[in-house]
Amino acid sequence: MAMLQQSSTTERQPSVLIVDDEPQIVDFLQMGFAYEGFSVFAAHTGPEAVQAAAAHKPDIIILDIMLPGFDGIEVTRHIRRVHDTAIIMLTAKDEIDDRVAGLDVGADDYVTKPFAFKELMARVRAVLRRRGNNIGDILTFGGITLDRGTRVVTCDGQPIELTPREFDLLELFLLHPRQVLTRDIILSRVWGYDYFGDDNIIEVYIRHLREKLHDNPPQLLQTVRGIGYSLRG
Amino acid sequence: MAMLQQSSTTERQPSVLIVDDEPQIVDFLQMGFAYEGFSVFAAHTGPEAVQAAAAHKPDIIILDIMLPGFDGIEVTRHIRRVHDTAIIMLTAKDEIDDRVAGLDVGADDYVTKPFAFKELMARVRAVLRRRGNNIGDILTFGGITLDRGTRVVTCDGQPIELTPREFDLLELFLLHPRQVLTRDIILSRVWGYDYFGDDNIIEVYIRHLREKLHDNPPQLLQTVRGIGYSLRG
DNA sequence: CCCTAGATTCAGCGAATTTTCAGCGAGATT
DNA sequence: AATCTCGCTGAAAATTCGCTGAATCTAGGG
Repeated sequence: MAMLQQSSTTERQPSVLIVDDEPQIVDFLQMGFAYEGFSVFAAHTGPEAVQAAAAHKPDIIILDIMLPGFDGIEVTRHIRRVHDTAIIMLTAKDEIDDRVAGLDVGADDYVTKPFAFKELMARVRAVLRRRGNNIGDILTFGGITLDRGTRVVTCDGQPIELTPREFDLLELFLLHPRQVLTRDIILSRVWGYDYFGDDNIIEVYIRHLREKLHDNPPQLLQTVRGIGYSLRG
Repeated sequence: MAMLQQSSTTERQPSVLIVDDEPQIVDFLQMGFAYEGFSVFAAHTGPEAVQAAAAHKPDIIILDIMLPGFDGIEVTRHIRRVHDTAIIMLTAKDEIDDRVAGLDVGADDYVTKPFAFKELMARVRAVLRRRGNNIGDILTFGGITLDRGTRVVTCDGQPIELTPREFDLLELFLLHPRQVLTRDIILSRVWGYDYFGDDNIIEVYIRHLREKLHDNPPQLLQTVRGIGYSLRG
C-alpha cells in the first residue's frame, strides 16, 4: 500500500509508546498511529517499556496488560512512579479481572481485544483531551475547520452538517492537505479495506462535500483525473 | 472585592494554577485536576506564578510554600494585592511553622505533603464553596444543574428526580459538554467495562433524560447519528 | 411472599444515510 | 472529427440506525 505523508501544518506531533509482545499487534498499531500523525515508539517487554517511557516521555502509552514476566500492571506502577503519562490498557475479553486491577493502578482507560483501531483512537483522543492535551483535535485548511471532539465542521465560519461518511471523508482530506489521494487509498481509509462496492461511491460523496462546502466550481476539492482527488487552497 | 465571575448561564470549566518547583508534583496534580474537569495552568517559580495568576485569573491556586528564591508567602502577597483568588498552600511536614505565616498572609487553607489527591480535592471544593464558588462540585450547562455532593439535579430551577443510572449518564455529559460521546465510551463509563448487554439501553436512557429535562424536540441532548450523543446549548 | 422502582430487552416503524445505476458530457487519444 | 475513458449527475433502491411503547426481569422493602 502506498504511504501517505503527514501534513506539515500540524502544530506539535503527539507521541505514543506501544507495548505488546505480539509483533502483529505492534505493527498494526504502529501503522495506525503513524497514519494519525503520531511519532511512535514500541516495546515488547515490561522492562523495555519502562525504559522507553523514561527515555521518550510519550504523550500516551498503549499497554497490553498481559506481558510475559513483567505484566502491564507492574509496568504501570513503575511508570507512574516516575512520570504521569496517559495510559490505555489493552486486555483480552477473558482477562476481565485484570481490567479492574489496571484501572486501580491508574490506567486512564482500557480497550478490549479485539478492537477496531478507530475506537482505540477515539479513546486516545478522549484521554488526551481530558488531560488538557487536545493535540490534533482540530484540523483546519482553507476556511474549513473540523473539530474531531465535537464533530463540528465549519466553512468560512458557518457550521456545516455532515453525515458520518462525509465527515470521515473530509477528515481524511484535512489530514493530508494538498496531497493527491488515490481512489484506492480513499476507499480503504474511509470505507475500509474490505469494501468491495462500486468506486463510484467516491464521486457521489465528493459531490456531497462540494455541495455542502459551496465548492462550485471545484477549487477546494480538486479532481485529479485518472488518480483521485486533492484538497487545495 | 467582587469576583470576576462569568454569567451563571454559561457552562464554565473551573481553572486551577499549580505552582511547584518539583515537576513530579506538578504532573501529579495536573493529572488529577484535569480528570476532575479543571483547566490547568502550571508555574514552577514565584515570578512565573504571579504572572500566570494575573494572566489566567484561575479560580484557585495550589501553591508550594517552598519555592526557590521567591517563596509562596511572597507570591501570595503579590497575588492578593492584585486579585482575590482562592489559594491553598502545600507545605512539607517539617515546615509546619510556615503554616501560620501562610495563613496570616491569607491562604485559604493548607495541605501537608505527602497528601492524597482526594484530600486536596476535598479541600479545594470546600474552599471554593466557602467563597460561594462551588465550581467543580456543581456541574451546570444550559439551565441544568447537577450537584455531585447531594446528587440533586435541577432544570431551569425546578428540581428533577433522576434514577441512579440517569444521574450517572447526565453527569457524564455534564463532565464533557459539547463533546460527542460515542456509544462505546458511554457504555463503558456509565455501565462499566464488563457490560455486554444491548446498546439500545443507551437510547432508552437518553429518552428518559430528554423527558425529564423537557428536551423535546431534542436540543440539549443531541443525537449524532452513527456516533453517539452530545450535550449542546 | 408480594409489591414497587428501576434496569434491561425486544420488535416494529420511519427517517436518514448509504449504495447502486444508467445516462450524459468533458478530456484525452488517434 | 471520431472514439474512448473517466468523472459527473440525478434519482431510485437498499440498508442502517435511532426512536418508541411495551414487556420482562431484578433487587430491595414491607
